[in-house]
Amino acid sequence: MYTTAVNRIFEENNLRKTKFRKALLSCLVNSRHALSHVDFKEKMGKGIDKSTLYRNLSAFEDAGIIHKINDHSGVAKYAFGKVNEDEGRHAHFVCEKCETVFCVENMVNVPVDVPPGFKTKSIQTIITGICGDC
Amino acid sequence: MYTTAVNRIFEENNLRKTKFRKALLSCLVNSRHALSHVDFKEKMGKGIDKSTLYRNLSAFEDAGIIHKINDHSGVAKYAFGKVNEDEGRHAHFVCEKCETVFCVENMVNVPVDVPPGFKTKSIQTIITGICGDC
DNA sequence: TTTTCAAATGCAACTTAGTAGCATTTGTAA
DNA sequence: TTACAAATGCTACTAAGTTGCATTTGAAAA
Repeated sequence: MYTTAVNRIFEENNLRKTKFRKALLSCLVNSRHALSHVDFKEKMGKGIDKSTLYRNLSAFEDAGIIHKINDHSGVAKYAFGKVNEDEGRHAHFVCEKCETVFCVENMVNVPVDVPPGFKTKSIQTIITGICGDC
Repeated sequence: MYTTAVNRIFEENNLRKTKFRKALLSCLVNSRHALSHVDFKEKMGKGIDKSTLYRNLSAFEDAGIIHKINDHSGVAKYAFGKVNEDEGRHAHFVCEKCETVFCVENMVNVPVDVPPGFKTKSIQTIITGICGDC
């Protein structure tokens, strides 16, 4: 994806274009799988500030640009795209071996029979298995 | 559930019956929703040792007595029952307001169309919404 | 172009979930 | 009742994520 596309995302969401944000969003846009803070350090340089990182990840998430995934590892991972947009049609695949998290589209989720009085707003699915690289 | 039932679970899984384990498993068995380490402190007493807590939760999980749930909060929660047993038929409902996690049975999950080369082993679903108490 | 100022960065210090090592205690099988 | 592995409960640690604040920077207005 080109710089212009990343810039347009910032404009559409009223986010100031900073060096850090451009680098961060580029990482997310260009990654096949979800990224943890360790992954961001590898891609953006060890020296990046973690406060700035987490603050921007939260900002992107609030804006609906990215979404957060909490798998069994306990470490949060982030991926490009708003998960609620395609509610129930988006799943996350966690590889048992390499622990990589991939987004899986075209998930078919049958409406869930929640207990009486409960109101469903969104559905997230985590699939565990072995990925194509392992 | 009676003490005898809890004891039988330990026997079936070759786990030694200790005071701590009985208290811990009783908590899990008697709870309508999934418990975090903070919840265990509230139920078992502030003074409980967290090493022992986590070690036993892992042991129970390994034995398939309980399962771990990682929701958006980032704090692990635990619930009675083996999740893989009823693979795809078990979901977790996270309340947006009170953040309580409930297990939802009878979930119907349609097999997912994962990318070629990927092998699905288990499916976990997290439903977000408003619970019956809120 | 320069000024202005809120917003973003980067640093240090902190909080909290979860882990590891090790001496002491306890469950259970002999 | 003894013996010993396994479990407990300390302390100390690691690592994820947050907060406060002084400094810097983006962009809108002059």
